[in-house]
Amino acid sequence: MAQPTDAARRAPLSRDRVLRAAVALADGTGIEALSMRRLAQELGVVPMALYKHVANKEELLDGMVDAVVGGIGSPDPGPDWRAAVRGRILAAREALRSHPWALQVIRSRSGPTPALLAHMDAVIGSFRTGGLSVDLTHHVMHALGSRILGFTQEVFDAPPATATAPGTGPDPRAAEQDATFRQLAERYPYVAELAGASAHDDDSVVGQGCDDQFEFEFALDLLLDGFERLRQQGWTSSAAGGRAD
Amino acid sequence: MAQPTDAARRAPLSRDRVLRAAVALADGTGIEALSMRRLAQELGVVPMALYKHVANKEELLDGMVDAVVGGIGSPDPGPDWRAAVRGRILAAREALRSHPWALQVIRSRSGPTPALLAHMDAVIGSFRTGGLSVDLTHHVMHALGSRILGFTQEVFDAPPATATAPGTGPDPRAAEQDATFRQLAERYPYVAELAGASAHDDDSVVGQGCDDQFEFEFALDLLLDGFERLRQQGWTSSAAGGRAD
DNA sequence: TCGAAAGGTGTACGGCGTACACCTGGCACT
DNA sequence: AGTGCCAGGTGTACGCCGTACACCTTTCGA
Repeated sequence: MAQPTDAARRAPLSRDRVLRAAVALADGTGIEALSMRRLAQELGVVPMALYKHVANKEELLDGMVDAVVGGIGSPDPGPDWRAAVRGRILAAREALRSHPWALQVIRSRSGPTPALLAHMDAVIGSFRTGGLSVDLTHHVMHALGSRILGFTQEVFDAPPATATAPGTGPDPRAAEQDATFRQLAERYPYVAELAGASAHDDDSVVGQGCDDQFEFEFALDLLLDGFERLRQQGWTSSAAGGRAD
Repeated sequence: MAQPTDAARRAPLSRDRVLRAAVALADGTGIEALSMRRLAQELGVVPMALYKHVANKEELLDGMVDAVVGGIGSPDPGPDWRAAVRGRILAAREALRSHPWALQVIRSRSGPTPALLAHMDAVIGSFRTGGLSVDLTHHVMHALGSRILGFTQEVFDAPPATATAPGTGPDPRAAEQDATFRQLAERYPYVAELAGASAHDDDSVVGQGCDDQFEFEFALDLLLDGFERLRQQGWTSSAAGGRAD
């Protein structure tokens, strides 16, 4: 009853603790069972207490994604771009495998979170330093598509969740957008390079400049070409690993 | 007020009308704004009336997906498997483009709907009659992955929504499952062929027999190989269409 | 004529996200 | 030492959701 030992009054909560508890809850009971009320209960707290640490459920989900994606870690680049990309993507896969809800959440959210952007930037960087042109890298990213995590397609379609208050006209925001873009370009240079290249004839910040249909067919043909090559070689899965010839 | 002209008492509702209204509503206001209440209101009806035509919201969503996917239509097979698959997949893409919510719904539901199975069966059929082995076709389907619509990965993970009541042991259901499987095999022979091949050492009905990691790396390497080939060729998008060589 | 469906209605319940007013304990500053 | 601020936890309440259940009406075949 004395004040000190009474400290069983539970650790004082924090954005980080909330996020970790949310991840654990989603891991344990599935993402659809994750409600603010349930999460609060898990933390021994009244639901509204959570809102002192996350703005709303959407932000909670974003935070959870970032917590998972942030733990991907980067295997050292090395000279071989192919190995670097391969390693990074498989690392991402590994990070997401233990949190099956993450992919679904990423897809359902509109924009990429910072950790997601960082991951993309690293992959794009591997392609660029490996000698692929900006042009080719752009299409290659589209071709990888959800393979890189499950979000590439959408990433270029929506700006990364800048707090654009509605109501005012679209015009006076241009300068502000430009500033945030420059900031973003500093942090994620390769992302910016690609975004800039595909936005040449478009005034929006991260252009709609890419032709969805083209990207889709680019990737589709790449795969179909690969399939045909395998067929010609009489490929079998038991002989896989070493490409014949 | 007489009985005949009083027929403004609205068309008598039907599963089909409900489904069509739901699709229209989702198209117009987005899938997240589609609620049973809102849909009922749109139809000039009390919410519970819908439940006379669909079992619940999940079945409504399935029905909507089937309505969209069912309208894909099959361009004639032709001798060239590559063109056939390409045409079919692009047709699917076209069908889904005007219903952006469909992909998301398909991914969020657990099992494939009949129309989905039919589409898959057609694509698999093109590969098989084109000369790809069952083995290769299997991996190729995984490689196409979400490219074929957005669902291939999950399709083999869960049985297609058979009403498996919980509570009883897993044993006495075997015969019943076998029957439904045979029925399914008749309707979707190519799907069955693949399912059978990848389930050789597994007693579940549609086996967990495939190695996710292998499938993932198969597709990834296929793409990376393609990227490298393009890099070597100095590929540019402006010269695309005719593969340089 | 009648009884049984089939189909639309009304009410109600439990759960959700969250707005808003409130309390409270510890800390900075006088 | 006193005081006022404020970060952080609380309680209540609102409007939405899906849907169980009992009810009423219309229609139609026997």
